[in-house]
Amino acid sequence: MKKDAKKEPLCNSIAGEGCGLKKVINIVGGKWKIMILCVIDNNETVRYGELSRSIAGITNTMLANSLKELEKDGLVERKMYNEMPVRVEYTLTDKARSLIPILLELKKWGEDNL
Amino acid sequence: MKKDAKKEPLCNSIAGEGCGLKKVINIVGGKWKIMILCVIDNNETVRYGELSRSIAGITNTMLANSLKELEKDGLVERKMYNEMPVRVEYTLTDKARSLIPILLELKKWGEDNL
DNA sequence: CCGCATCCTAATAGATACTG
DNA sequence: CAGTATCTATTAGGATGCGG
Repeated sequence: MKKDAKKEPLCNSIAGEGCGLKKVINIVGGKWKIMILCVIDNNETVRYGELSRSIAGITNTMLANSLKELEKDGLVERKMYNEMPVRVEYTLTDKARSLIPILLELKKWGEDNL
Repeated sequence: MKKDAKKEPLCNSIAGEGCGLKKVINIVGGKWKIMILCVIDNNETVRYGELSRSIAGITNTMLANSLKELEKDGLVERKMYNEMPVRVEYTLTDKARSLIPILLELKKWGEDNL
């Protein structure tokens, strides 16, 4: 008989660095990341200006920075077309799409419990 | 025939306030919350001093503040015993326990994708 | 149109010392 | 033992203007 089912801990590492959970929270944390992912997810592919107009209150600084981080973290793909004037389009990566369902669970939990 | 399955959006509100997902991320965000929840979850019930010793680098300021917030948000329960010296024990609430499985999914995603 | 550079403010986190 | 109080440092976020 087992006395206690061995539980998976939330964090593996002693100080939290290197913990997969903390990593995820860090990359989607920030003030605008979720909103940005949301708008791209709703539209499949979105231009920079459309993002800017869709997200109330965001500044160019924050939008550009957040997009760059999301791209670096592999959640967002950036495609630039050298037309005149230039056109830049953002889409979610497969990686990001695989994350969405989990975030939706989290969202539901929040709605039910907060 | 339906052209497009209606998708649940990540955020409902236009500026993100009131969005269940952002609320969750806010209450477990911060620098230490996950670690604290982890230690309590691993031990069922934990004293303040044990938390302090278990979490490398945390200060009293941050530990006390974080615990107070987690308690306010209904994730952690605080029980104080008026012995001498005093003993204070922290446990997870049912609410918090229902959140853990989702956080573990997120953790697994992070380990697989980051 | 799509950003970047700079400067500035606000929010978070940490150090240290002290108390019921 | 289990915290507070105060002060400082660090980081995140915002405003504004310029550039390819």
